Amino acid sequence: MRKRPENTCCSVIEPTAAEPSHIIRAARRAKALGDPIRVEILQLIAAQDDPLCACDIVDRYGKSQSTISHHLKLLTEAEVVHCQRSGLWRFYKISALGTTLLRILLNPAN
Amino acid sequence: MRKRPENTCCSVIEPTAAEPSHIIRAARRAKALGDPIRVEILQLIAAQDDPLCACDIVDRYGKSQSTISHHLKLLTEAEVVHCQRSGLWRFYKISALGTTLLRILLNPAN
DNA sequence: AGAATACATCGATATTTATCGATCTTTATT
DNA sequence: AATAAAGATCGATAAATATCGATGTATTCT
Repeated sequence: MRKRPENTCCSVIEPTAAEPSHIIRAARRAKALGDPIRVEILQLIAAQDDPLCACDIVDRYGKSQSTISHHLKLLTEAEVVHCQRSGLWRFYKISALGTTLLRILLNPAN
Repeated sequence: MRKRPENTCCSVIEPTAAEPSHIIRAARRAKALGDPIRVEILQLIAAQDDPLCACDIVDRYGKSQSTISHHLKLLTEAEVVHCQRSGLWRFYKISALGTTLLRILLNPAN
Protein backbone atom coordinates (compact mmCIF):
# COMPACT_ATOMS: atom_id res chain seq x y z
CA MET A 1 0.00 0.00 0.00
CA ARG A 2 1.37 3.34 -1.08
CA LYS A 3 1.06 6.29 1.18
CA ARG A 4 -0.52 9.36 -0.34
CA PRO A 5 1.04 12.74 0.19
CA GLU A 6 -0.20 14.42 3.33
CA ASN A 7 -2.81 11.69 3.82
CA THR A 8 -5.20 13.35 1.48
CA CYS A 9 -7.74 10.66 2.01
CA CYS A 10 -8.29 11.76 5.57
CA SER A 11 -8.29 15.49 5.06
CA VAL A 12 -11.13 15.90 2.62
CA ILE A 13 -13.37 18.72 3.70
CA GLU A 14 -17.03 17.87 3.34
CA PRO A 15 -18.95 20.48 1.38
CA THR A 16 -21.98 21.95 3.09
CA ALA A 17 -24.63 19.53 1.93
CA ALA A 18 -26.74 21.17 -0.73
CA GLU A 19 -30.18 19.76 -1.26
CA PRO A 20 -30.35 17.33 -4.15
CA SER A 21 -32.98 19.52 -5.76
CA HIS A 22 -30.56 22.44 -5.74
CA ILE A 23 -27.87 20.37 -7.39
CA ILE A 24 -30.29 19.24 -10.04
CA ARG A 25 -31.54 22.75 -10.62
CA ALA A 26 -27.99 24.03 -10.97
CA ALA A 27 -27.28 21.36 -13.58
CA ARG A 28 -30.49 22.18 -15.42
CA ARG A 29 -29.63 25.85 -15.47
CA ALA A 30 -26.19 25.10 -16.86
CA LYS A 31 -27.54 22.60 -19.36
CA ALA A 32 -29.86 25.26 -20.72
CA LEU A 33 -26.78 27.20 -21.83
CA GLY A 34 -24.98 24.06 -22.92
CA ASP A 35 -25.90 24.27 -26.59
CA PRO A 36 -24.43 26.80 -29.03
CA ILE A 37 -27.84 27.50 -30.57
CA ARG A 38 -29.28 28.35 -27.20
CA VAL A 39 -26.33 30.60 -26.40
CA GLU A 40 -26.99 32.45 -29.65
CA ILE A 41 -30.70 32.70 -28.97
CA LEU A 42 -30.04 34.01 -25.50
CA GLN A 43 -27.56 36.49 -26.88
CA LEU A 44 -30.18 37.72 -29.33
CA ILE A 45 -32.80 38.10 -26.62
CA ALA A 46 -30.25 39.84 -24.41
CA ALA A 47 -29.50 42.40 -27.12
CA GLN A 48 -33.05 43.71 -27.24
CA ASP A 49 -34.42 46.74 -25.46
CA ASP A 50 -37.86 45.15 -25.45
CA PRO A 51 -39.13 41.59 -25.15
CA LEU A 52 -38.59 39.68 -28.35
CA CYS A 53 -41.29 37.79 -30.22
CA ALA A 54 -40.60 34.10 -30.81
CA CYS A 55 -41.50 34.65 -34.43
CA ASP A 56 -38.44 36.88 -34.73
CA ILE A 57 -36.19 34.11 -33.47
CA VAL A 58 -37.27 31.41 -35.88
CA ASP A 59 -35.56 31.49 -39.29
CA ARG A 60 -32.34 32.99 -37.99
CA TYR A 61 -30.51 29.77 -37.25
CA GLY A 62 -31.51 27.38 -40.00
CA LYS A 63 -33.62 25.36 -37.59
CA SER A 64 -37.27 24.45 -37.76
CA GLN A 65 -39.96 26.22 -35.78
CA SER A 66 -40.47 23.19 -33.57
CA THR A 67 -36.78 23.03 -32.77
CA ILE A 68 -36.63 26.70 -31.80
CA SER A 69 -39.76 26.23 -29.73
CA HIS A 70 -38.04 23.38 -27.93
CA HIS A 71 -34.98 25.50 -27.18
CA LEU A 72 -37.09 28.37 -25.91
CA LYS A 73 -38.88 25.98 -23.61
CA LEU A 74 -35.60 24.82 -22.08
CA LEU A 75 -34.39 28.38 -21.64
CA THR A 76 -37.68 29.30 -19.98
CA GLU A 77 -37.72 26.29 -17.67
CA ALA A 78 -34.20 27.12 -16.57
CA GLU A 79 -35.39 30.65 -15.86
CA VAL A 80 -32.67 32.27 -17.88
CA VAL A 81 -35.44 33.95 -19.86
CA HIS A 82 -38.96 34.98 -18.95
CA CYS A 83 -41.86 34.52 -21.29
CA GLN A 84 -44.98 36.62 -21.56
CA ARG A 85 -47.88 35.80 -23.75
CA SER A 86 -49.77 38.44 -25.65
CA GLY A 87 -52.47 37.15 -27.92
CA LEU A 88 -50.93 34.89 -30.49
CA TRP A 89 -47.40 35.88 -29.64
CA ARG A 90 -44.92 34.94 -26.98
CA PHE A 91 -42.41 37.52 -25.96
CA TYR A 92 -39.14 36.62 -24.34
CA LYS A 93 -36.83 38.72 -22.24
CA ILE A 94 -33.66 37.73 -20.49
CA SER A 95 -33.70 37.27 -16.72
CA ALA A 96 -31.17 38.54 -14.24
CA LEU A 97 -29.82 35.02 -13.99
CA GLY A 98 -29.55 34.77 -17.75
CA THR A 99 -27.76 38.08 -18.01
CA THR A 100 -25.23 37.08 -15.39
CA LEU A 101 -24.60 33.65 -16.85
CA LEU A 102 -24.25 34.92 -20.39
CA ARG A 103 -21.77 37.59 -19.37
CA ILE A 104 -19.58 35.13 -17.50
CA LEU A 105 -19.71 32.39 -20.11
CA LEU A 106 -18.85 34.73 -22.98
CA ASN A 107 -16.13 36.58 -21.10
CA PRO A 108 -12.84 35.77 -22.81
CA ALA A 109 -10.91 36.79 -19.71
CA ASN A 110 -12.14 33.84 -17.69
CA MET B 1 -51.51 38.56 -43.38
CA ARG B 2 -51.72 39.52 -39.79
CA LYS B 3 -49.80 42.48 -38.52
CA ARG B 4 -47.55 41.89 -35.57
CA PRO B 5 -47.63 44.31 -32.68
CA GLU B 6 -45.23 47.16 -33.12
CA ASN B 7 -43.77 45.53 -36.21
CA THR B 8 -41.50 43.39 -34.14
CA CYS B 9 -40.04 41.79 -37.21
CA CYS B 10 -38.44 45.06 -38.24
CA SER B 11 -37.17 46.18 -34.88
CA VAL B 12 -34.91 43.33 -33.91
CA ILE B 13 -31.62 44.62 -32.60
CA GLU B 14 -28.68 42.65 -33.91
CA PRO B 15 -26.42 41.42 -31.12
CA THR B 16 -22.78 42.34 -31.39
CA ALA B 17 -21.49 39.42 -33.37
CA ALA B 18 -19.52 37.15 -31.10
CA GLU B 19 -17.01 34.89 -32.74
CA PRO B 20 -18.33 31.38 -33.33
CA SER B 21 -15.49 30.02 -31.24
CA HIS B 22 -16.63 32.13 -28.31
CA ILE B 23 -20.18 30.87 -28.62
CA ILE B 24 -18.94 27.30 -28.70
CA ARG B 25 -16.66 27.85 -25.76
CA ALA B 26 -19.51 29.37 -23.76
CA ALA B 27 -21.66 26.34 -24.51
CA ARG B 28 -18.84 23.99 -23.56
CA ARG B 29 -18.32 25.81 -20.28
CA ALA B 30 -22.00 25.58 -19.49
CA LYS B 31 -22.20 21.96 -20.56
CA ALA B 32 -19.41 21.11 -18.13
CA LEU B 33 -21.75 22.11 -15.31
CA GLY B 34 -24.76 20.52 -16.98
CA ASP B 35 -24.61 17.23 -15.12
CA PRO B 36 -25.55 16.80 -11.45
CA ILE B 37 -22.54 14.59 -10.80
CA ARG B 38 -20.19 17.24 -12.12
CA VAL B 39 -21.90 19.90 -10.04
CA GLU B 40 -21.32 17.75 -6.98
CA ILE B 41 -17.71 17.07 -7.89
CA LEU B 42 -17.10 20.76 -8.44
CA GLN B 43 -18.75 21.54 -5.13
CA LEU B 44 -16.46 19.07 -3.42
CA ILE B 45 -13.37 20.55 -5.03
CA ALA B 46 -14.60 24.03 -4.16
CA ALA B 47 -14.94 23.12 -0.49
CA GLN B 48 -11.25 22.29 -0.09
CA ASP B 49 -8.58 24.56 1.24
CA ASP B 50 -6.00 22.68 -0.81
CA PRO B 51 -6.06 20.98 -4.20
CA LEU B 52 -7.90 17.69 -4.03
CA CYS B 53 -6.52 14.38 -5.23
CA ALA B 54 -8.57 12.58 -7.86
CA CYS B 55 -8.31 9.46 -5.73
CA ASP B 56 -10.36 11.26 -3.11
CA ILE B 57 -13.15 11.94 -5.57
CA VAL B 58 -13.62 8.41 -6.81
CA ASP B 59 -15.87 6.22 -4.63
CA ARG B 60 -17.98 9.08 -3.38
CA TYR B 61 -20.65 8.99 -6.05
CA GLY B 62 -21.16 5.35 -6.85
CA LYS B 63 -19.47 5.74 -10.22
CA SER B 64 -16.52 3.92 -11.66
CA GLN B 65 -13.02 5.33 -11.77
CA SER B 66 -13.18 5.75 -15.53
CA THR B 67 -16.43 7.67 -15.28
CA ILE B 68 -15.06 10.06 -12.68
CA SER B 69 -11.94 10.50 -14.79
CA HIS B 70 -14.15 11.40 -17.73
CA HIS B 71 -16.04 14.01 -15.71
CA LEU B 72 -12.82 15.52 -14.40
CA LYS B 73 -11.57 15.80 -17.95
CA LEU B 74 -14.65 17.75 -19.00
CA LEU B 75 -14.37 20.05 -16.01
CA THR B 76 -10.71 20.64 -16.79
CA GLU B 77 -11.27 21.30 -20.49
CA ALA B 78 -13.95 23.81 -19.63
CA GLU B 79 -11.43 25.47 -17.29
CA VAL B 80 -13.75 25.41 -14.32
CA VAL B 81 -11.04 23.48 -12.51
CA HIS B 82 -7.29 23.43 -12.85
CA CYS B 83 -5.30 20.25 -12.66
CA GLN B 84 -1.77 19.77 -11.41
CA ARG B 85 0.11 16.56 -11.56
CA SER B 86 2.35 15.41 -8.76
CA GLY B 87 3.89 12.01 -9.19
CA LEU B 88 1.15 9.46 -9.49
CA TRP B 89 -1.54 11.88 -8.44
CA ARG B 90 -3.56 14.60 -10.05
CA PHE B 91 -4.70 17.41 -7.88
CA TYR B 92 -7.66 19.56 -8.78
CA LYS B 93 -8.57 23.00 -7.60
CA ILE B 94 -11.44 25.19 -8.65
CA SER B 95 -10.78 28.12 -10.97
CA ALA B 96 -12.09 31.64 -10.66
CA LEU B 97 -14.53 30.85 -13.45
CA GLY B 98 -15.65 27.70 -11.68
CA THR B 99 -16.14 29.53 -8.40
CA THR B 100 -18.25 32.19 -10.04
CA LEU B 101 -20.37 29.77 -12.02
CA LEU B 102 -20.97 27.47 -9.07
CA ARG B 103 -22.05 30.33 -6.86
CA ILE B 104 -24.52 31.64 -9.41
CA LEU B 105 -25.93 28.26 -10.37
CA LEU B 106 -26.48 27.19 -6.78
CA ASN B 107 -27.89 30.50 -5.62
CA PRO B 108 -31.54 29.91 -4.72
CA ALA B 109 -32.30 33.60 -5.07
CA ASN B 110 -31.81 33.60 -8.80
C1' DA C 1 -68.58 30.09 -38.18
C1' DG C 2 -64.60 29.64 -40.88
C1' DA C 3 -59.91 30.74 -42.06
C1' DA C 4 -55.42 32.00 -40.78
C1' DT C 5 -51.58 32.57 -37.68
C1' DA C 6 -48.28 31.60 -33.70
C1' DC C 7 -46.70 28.34 -31.12
C1' DA C 8 -46.73 23.75 -28.70
C1' DT C 9 -46.69 18.91 -28.86
C1' DC C 10 -46.07 14.32 -30.85
C1' DG C 11 -43.59 10.53 -32.98
C1' DA C 12 -39.56 9.19 -35.29
C1' DT C 13 -34.63 9.34 -36.10
C1' DA C 14 -29.80 10.63 -35.66
C1' DT C 15 -26.38 12.37 -32.73
C1' DT C 16 -24.36 12.99 -28.31
C1' DT C 17 -23.46 11.71 -23.71
C1' DA C 18 -22.96 8.79 -19.47
C1' DT C 19 -21.43 4.70 -17.95
C1' DC C 20 -18.87 0.50 -17.43
C1' DG C 21 -15.14 -3.03 -17.66
C1' DA C 22 -10.84 -3.83 -19.70
C1' DT C 23 -6.56 -2.23 -20.91
C1' DC C 24 -2.84 1.07 -21.42
C1' DT C 25 0.51 4.60 -19.65
C1' DT C 26 3.11 6.70 -16.32
C1' DT C 27 5.33 6.90 -12.03
C1' DA C 28 6.98 5.01 -7.71
C1' DT C 29 8.53 1.19 -4.80
C1' DT C 30 11.17 -2.81 -3.83
C1' DA D 1 13.70 -5.52 -13.55
C1' DA D 2 9.51 -6.62 -11.58
C1' DT D 3 5.55 -5.01 -9.21
C1' DA D 4 2.07 -1.95 -7.87
C1' DA D 5 -0.73 2.02 -7.96
C1' DA D 6 -3.15 6.26 -10.13
C1' DG D 7 -5.31 7.70 -13.68
C1' DA D 8 -6.28 7.95 -18.86
C1' DT D 9 -8.06 5.75 -22.82
C1' DC D 10 -10.69 2.36 -25.53
C1' DG D 11 -14.78 -0.14 -27.06
C1' DA D 12 -19.38 -1.16 -26.18
C1' DT D 13 -23.99 -0.06 -24.62
C1' DA D 14 -27.80 2.49 -22.76
C1' DA D 15 -29.83 6.84 -21.97
C1' DA D 16 -30.49 11.55 -23.18
C1' DT D 17 -30.79 15.16 -26.52
C1' DA D 18 -31.36 17.66 -31.02
C1' DT D 19 -33.85 17.76 -34.91
C1' DC D 20 -37.57 17.39 -38.16
C1' DG D 21 -42.25 17.02 -40.28
C1' DA D 22 -46.89 16.49 -39.03
C1' DT D 23 -50.44 17.66 -36.21
C1' DG D 24 -52.81 19.92 -32.33
C1' DT D 25 -54.29 24.14 -29.72
C1' DA D 26 -55.29 28.70 -28.80
C1' DT D 27 -56.15 33.13 -30.59
C1' DT D 28 -57.38 36.63 -33.94
C1' DC D 29 -59.43 38.28 -38.13
C1' DT D 30 -63.18 38.49 -41.51
